[in-house]
Amino acid sequence: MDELDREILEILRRDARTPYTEIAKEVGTSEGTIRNRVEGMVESGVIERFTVATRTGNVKAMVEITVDVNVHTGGLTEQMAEWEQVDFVWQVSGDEDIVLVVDTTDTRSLNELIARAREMDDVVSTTTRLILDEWLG
Amino acid sequence: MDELDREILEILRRDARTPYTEIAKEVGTSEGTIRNRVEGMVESGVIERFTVATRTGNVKAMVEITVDVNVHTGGLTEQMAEWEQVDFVWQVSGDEDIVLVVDTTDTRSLNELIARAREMDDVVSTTTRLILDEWLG
DNA sequence: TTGAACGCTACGAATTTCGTAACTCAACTT
DNA sequence: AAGTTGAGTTACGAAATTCGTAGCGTTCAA
Repeated sequence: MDELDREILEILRRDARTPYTEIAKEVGTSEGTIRNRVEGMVESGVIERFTVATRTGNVKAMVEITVDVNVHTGGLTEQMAEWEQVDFVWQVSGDEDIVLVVDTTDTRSLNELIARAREMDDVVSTTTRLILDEWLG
Repeated sequence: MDELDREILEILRRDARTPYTEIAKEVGTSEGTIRNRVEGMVESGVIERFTVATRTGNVKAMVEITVDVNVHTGGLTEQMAEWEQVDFVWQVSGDEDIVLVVDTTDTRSLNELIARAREMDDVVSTTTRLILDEWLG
């Protein structure tokens, strides 16, 4: 993870379909080098995934979850990451312990997801905040 | 946005580099159709961006921001989206008004960002939560 | 029935990615 | 000092993907 890697990441973050040849031109090296670097970052886990950011007109929300003290959240979080509508699962500091970022087709489906979370044994409470609008950095 | 579009999005969300030809095979249509659909979704804004999810060892955090009542947040949010370390800016319901999702190289740089937010006229208070761990859906 | 609009398919051309071999340079060994 | 190793970079032809575009089929309205 040197400066070149960071430059490449910055370009990919804005547009992950930028061809290696064009990235190479932009940062002043060759296609092969970019390819090696990107493959290396995928290999090492620095790049977790190539993905799309969407604005489907769906209902997006943050669901903040509090769990029992002394519960190991590892199992919970991995389970929640499997749920259909979940984009991110974050373990966070602060009053709540887990934040889900979800993208659902409608409020009914959001409600079902919340219900599912509340049914889990170690979940003490949930707070939901609708994401009313979104900008990308 | 029909069922086919949703299937395509689901595949792209898992791996945005899946070739059109392969998506076509998976959903049972042709490369051209996939291309048309994807281009259409980019055009219409359903797909906002092709991007990479990273795990750089950086400090990630949610910065929750409260602004003065009756302030139109539009200008604020767009300005914040321009800041280097900001991945998302969300306008949300609930106690706070704006949530920034940020990815910084270290806590010092996170602190600078928070300071910058607090200096803005309409910002009343900020609460920061570190993202300790992250899973992708 | 006709014609227009729309989405899907087909196919050759352009572009990108991929596999691989050679090269460079710094660090380490003898 | 000369030789060796290894990571990173460059170069180039082959394979795969994307792109431009023309044609086909279906639906809907006149």
